[in-house]
Amino acid sequence: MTQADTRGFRDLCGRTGIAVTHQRQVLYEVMQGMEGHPSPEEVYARVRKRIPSISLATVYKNLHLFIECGIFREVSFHHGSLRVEMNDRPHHHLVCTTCRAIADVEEEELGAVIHRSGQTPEKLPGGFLAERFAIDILGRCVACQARNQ
Amino acid sequence: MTQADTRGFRDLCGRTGIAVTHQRQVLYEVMQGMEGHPSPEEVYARVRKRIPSISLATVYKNLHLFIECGIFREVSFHHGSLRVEMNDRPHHHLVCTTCRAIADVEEEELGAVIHRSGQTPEKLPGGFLAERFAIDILGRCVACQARNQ
DNA sequence: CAATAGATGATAATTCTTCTCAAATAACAA
DNA sequence: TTGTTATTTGAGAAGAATTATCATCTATTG
Repeated sequence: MTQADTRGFRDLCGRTGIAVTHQRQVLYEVMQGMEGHPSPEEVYARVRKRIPSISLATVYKNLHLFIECGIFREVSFHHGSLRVEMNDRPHHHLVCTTCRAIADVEEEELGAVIHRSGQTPEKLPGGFLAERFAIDILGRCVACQARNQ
Repeated sequence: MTQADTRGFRDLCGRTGIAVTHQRQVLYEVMQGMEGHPSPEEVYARVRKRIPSISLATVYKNLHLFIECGIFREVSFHHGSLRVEMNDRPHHHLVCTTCRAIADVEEEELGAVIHRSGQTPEKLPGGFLAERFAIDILGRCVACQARNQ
């Protein structure tokens, strides 16, 4: 870790108003060096190489903190549990990043159109065979706006 | 439940190759009558009014079965656990519906463009305040195609 | 109607996440 | 620095969500 990196993290904490702790700093650095979409356990395994005594609870707490502060992002903003939908008309989802409520929007109501070269299914980079699109519009529902949360 | 409904469900089972059981039929009917994105517990609560002895395990098994058969759809096809991403460039996700692997696609690489009236944040139907879009391309990754799963 | 493949119900087990709280550490003012 | 206060940490218990197990029961098929 260079002096510049340390400075960067301290500045980041200053801006977001969180305390600079050793665990937090190492977590941040380790995560910056990871690719893809790691789970808390994967992050924990990596950080333990540098701080063997770190607790999994600390990892969870700081992941949430980093997400709240906008330092990193959560991949799926949906409910933590299985959700099923019966609506078979083409639609997408309004997902509230505060209360996680999900509402449907009809495709035309959304006022957004996806333009693609061909028709699904089609091959995408890496040979991925696309079957359908799902669009989430992330933001804040009226209730949470009113609550000013 | 009308005769037509019963007929419809029997046909559906015939086509998808699953057995017609009382529990399955009631589950199907109850779910058809539900709106939004119910959780297994919510479905369970409703079905228990008609079959008080039904088991939560049966609800779970049949939800998965209905999803597999394409009768209903799962709202979020992501991993069951928290995932974080550090990639801060504009990108979207290729989500494999078989193994649930998630890969990034750069926005331009996707060959899809979202056309909207204004700039985010903007107000959508219902007063929802949109902050950003997340697009999932659902399909099958190369590995799962090769495995012919 | 009998044989059998598949489904169900009850509950144990597992996985993932959050909570609790005493001890340790950081921030701040003097 | 040094003391005071607020925050964070670590360890494990607790909780929530989901899956596994298996004996019993039911649907399917001929």
